[in-house]
Amino acid sequence: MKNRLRVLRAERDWSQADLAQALGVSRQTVNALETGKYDPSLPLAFKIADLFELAIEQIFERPSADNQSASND
Amino acid sequence: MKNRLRVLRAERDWSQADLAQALGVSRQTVNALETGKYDPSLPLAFKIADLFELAIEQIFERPSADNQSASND
DNA sequence: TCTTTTTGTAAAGCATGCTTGACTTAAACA
DNA sequence: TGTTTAAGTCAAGCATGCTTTACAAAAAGA
Repeated sequence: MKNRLRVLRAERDWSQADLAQALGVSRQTVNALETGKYDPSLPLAFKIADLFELAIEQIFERPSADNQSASND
Repeated sequence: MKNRLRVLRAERDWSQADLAQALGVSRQTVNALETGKYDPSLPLAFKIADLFELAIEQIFERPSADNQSASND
């Protein structure tokens, strides 16, 4: 799932460490998010959205509709 | 983190199993989300938002700003 | 050039998200 | 009353999110 973190951060001239501190997560987490290693949890996505004063949908790109089934009893 | 899943589901007269199937997750996952056992991943939150044609912010309530620090090198 | 800052990455470990299978209880209904 | 459907929950297990510590390499600045 792609995101605009690197751009939003660059617009503010923040380092990954700066952003990490503002979000209350580690620098490695910010790096992992920017390099697409994994997606944030929903609570962290909310923090990010709040910090940049944007909707979650404006920062994170919808995943490409997966179509995976779960057997469901 | 609270959410409006149970209400949105009730408005459509769906069972937890119906919703689970529409989302491609297990019934237990839907139940856990409704009963507040945990929050969905961001990709699942997007699926939910897409299904109900609402923004994530309209379904999930912002968490109460945690203020936890991470040591950061 | 030398030094500092920033970014990327890795490994180990703990917490959370989600699965399957199974069981219980209550409500709906024949 | 007996049967079925819906909801709640538990346990074990695997996948993902995030931590700390550590190191390497690129970029920025003296």
